[in-house]
Amino acid sequence: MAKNLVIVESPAKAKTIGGFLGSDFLVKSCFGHIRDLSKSDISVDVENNFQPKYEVSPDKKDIIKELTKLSKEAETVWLASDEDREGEAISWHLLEALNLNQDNTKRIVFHEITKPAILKAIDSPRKIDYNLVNAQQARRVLDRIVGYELSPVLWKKVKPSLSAGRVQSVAVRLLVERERDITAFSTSSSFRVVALLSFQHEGKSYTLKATLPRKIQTYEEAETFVNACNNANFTIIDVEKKPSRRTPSAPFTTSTLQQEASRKLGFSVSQTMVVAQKLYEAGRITYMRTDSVNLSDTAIQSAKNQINSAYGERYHKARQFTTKSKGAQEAHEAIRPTYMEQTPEKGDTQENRLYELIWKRTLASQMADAEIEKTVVKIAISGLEEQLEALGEVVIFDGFLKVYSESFDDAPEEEEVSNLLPPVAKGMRLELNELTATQKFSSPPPRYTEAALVKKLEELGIGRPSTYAPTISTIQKRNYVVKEEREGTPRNYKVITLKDSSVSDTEKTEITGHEKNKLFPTDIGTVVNDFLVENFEQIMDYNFTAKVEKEFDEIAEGLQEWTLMLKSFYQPFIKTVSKTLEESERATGARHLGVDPKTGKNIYVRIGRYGALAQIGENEDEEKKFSNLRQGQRLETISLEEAIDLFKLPRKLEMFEDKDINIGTGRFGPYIRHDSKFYSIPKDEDPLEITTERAIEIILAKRKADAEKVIKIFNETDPLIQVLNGRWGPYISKGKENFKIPKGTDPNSLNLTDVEAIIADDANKPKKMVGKAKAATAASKKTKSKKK
DNA sequence: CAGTGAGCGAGCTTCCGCTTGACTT
Repeated sequence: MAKNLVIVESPAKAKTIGGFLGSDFLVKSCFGHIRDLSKSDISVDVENNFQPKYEVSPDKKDIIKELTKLSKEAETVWLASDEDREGEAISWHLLEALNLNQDNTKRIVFHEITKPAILKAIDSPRKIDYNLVNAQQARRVLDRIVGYELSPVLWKKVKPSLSAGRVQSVAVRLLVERERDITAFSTSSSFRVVALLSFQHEGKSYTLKATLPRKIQTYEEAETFVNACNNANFTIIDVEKKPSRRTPSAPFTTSTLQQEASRKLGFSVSQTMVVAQKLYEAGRITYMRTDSVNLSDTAIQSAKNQINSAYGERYHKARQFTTKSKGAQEAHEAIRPTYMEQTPEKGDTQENRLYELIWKRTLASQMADAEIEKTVVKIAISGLEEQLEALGEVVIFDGFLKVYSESFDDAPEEEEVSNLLPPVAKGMRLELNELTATQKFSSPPPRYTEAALVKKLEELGIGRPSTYAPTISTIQKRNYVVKEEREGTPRNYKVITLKDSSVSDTEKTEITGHEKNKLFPTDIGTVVNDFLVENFEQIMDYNFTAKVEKEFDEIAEGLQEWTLMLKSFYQPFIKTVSKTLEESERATGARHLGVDPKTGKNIYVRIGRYGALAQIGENEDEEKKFSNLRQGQRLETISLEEAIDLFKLPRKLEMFEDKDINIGTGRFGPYIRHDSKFYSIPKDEDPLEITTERAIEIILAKRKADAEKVIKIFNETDPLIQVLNGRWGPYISKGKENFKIPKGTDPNSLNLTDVEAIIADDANKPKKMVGKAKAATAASKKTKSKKK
């Protein structure tokens, strides 16, 4: 039986610390918070000083039972939860829930998991800091009040099951407002001049790319400029060299790791956290939910050794970074490899790729600045005042760039700086190969990726490292936001080219506005946001969290009483809630688009029971017509013409084989229905334009494909086994399951034994969790919690 | 691979922040 029981939050941490302390210490984990407000109702007695009603969380019952038993047997209990507001509260909840004795309970803290840090902590225990605990209670209760008062308002005024909260609602607001900025953006264009110039040097020929620093506003002006360059002389009049330096970024926090993993590896924020968790559990990296850029002394030392032996001392520079982010609590270290000596492993797994990113970033943070020489070459054009410029950048000493270079969201579209300039000198005459003036359009502000939204939230001090990924999932789960790819649209641009002393003019096409893995607000997200902004401006203010955080800090310092803080928030807030419930209209996002030319009635769009709809006629009218909006159409941007088009379907064509042909649009897009069978209309065809002849063609083509679908049927089996021709070639179908045919096998030659062998072989392969299986797990969990 | 869109009223939904597994047939 151990004399000492140490309780930490994470089991992986418990294992490590257990190794540092002797056999007199038993180290266990409590798995984070162990008590919380009950989920079933608000569980805060607002009449009685905001007394919270805590209960042991259902999934923590067993661990509390075990910890209670162990604590009874121990001489001393050491509460070693994290050194921040939430951690302090966890210690206090443990004290209460385990019924610990104040006399033999000690509170210790450390923010790095090293043996000296732990031993030092054991040497200097303290008492629980009740001011800090109260700051956490204020945080918890305020979030509960906001969430559990606002959400029911939405159920009544917008739609059941919606949610609102201090963090999620502001996250959605950012997306809604960005979307409006994009819609309102009016693009302008200008012309960018690029010249390719060549010269001879010691018998070799070189090419230099130069640009006009100014952008030319109009087409006419650009044409004049290009013409003026025709037959002009180009001379280098200045070569200026400027030294510059680049400094490595700080080691990773949760937020910067999510951003870089998104940019460099294409991970979603939750994917990053799952992979990082695995690395952490395997002991390969430090804790992955942190807002600190701090590195322990041992980490700095081992990075130094690594750099010196691999690259030489010139590449090393010890650095300690300081956190700039708002509201950081710094209970942990930065995210870094546990052992810098463990160099990245070969193999293209997600874990190896993320580990390599962390390893390189950490190492680079302890490396020397990169020294860069920038060169600006100025080129005069005879007969013109303006000069061309060629920019070059040469890395004189690579320093940290040897291992790591950070990516940025707003990186320039085209590389305007060539790495290495050819050997140029003042006075050189250059030959013009080609000069172009290309029309460039200004771009609207970018849509957020998941990681960019995390970055923004962190800047505003909203949310915590442990909640960034869940918040992003929540707003998608509520369907306030969708992450998707959207196709761009073609756009023409002009190019004026000067070549071989002649000027020509061409029009080219580019695709603009193509988006991939970007967050888009939905109609319901927009309606909810507008409703909340109108009625609860205080909560929706981007500075709300920062303001209450300041008060939480005052509570933590003992300068303010937590229940008084809550009272001054609650009284006006609850008045606004009841006022909104009594006075505000249902929010439907209704817009009046105009008048239907056919009927003369008004056309509206709004949110209905099943999503966005268009409506002809008033709500009170007996005869009104409805239609769903199509995929990609939004309440806010749909035009009258588009809405009118919606009512042109379904339409009836002529009869074929004595049956009607109907054109409609369903969940999967436009379709042809004939004899109660469905035929989808190809993407590039307009369902309003489809003729009877074309419809019959599509029907016959589908029949033919279906007829050729079956290659073989084995009638003697149950369920039926077939070899079929599918969209991606031949495959085997057994009941509802499908199986691949191994490459190089002729599907016509397969007999029943072959096919059964393929099916049996597939069963031996490790099964991946796919969409349906996951959904099933989630559903069963839900049923379980409902029963309770 | 549709068409629903209103209202009655049962019972339900909901927050943020800590931490990881998961009753198996």
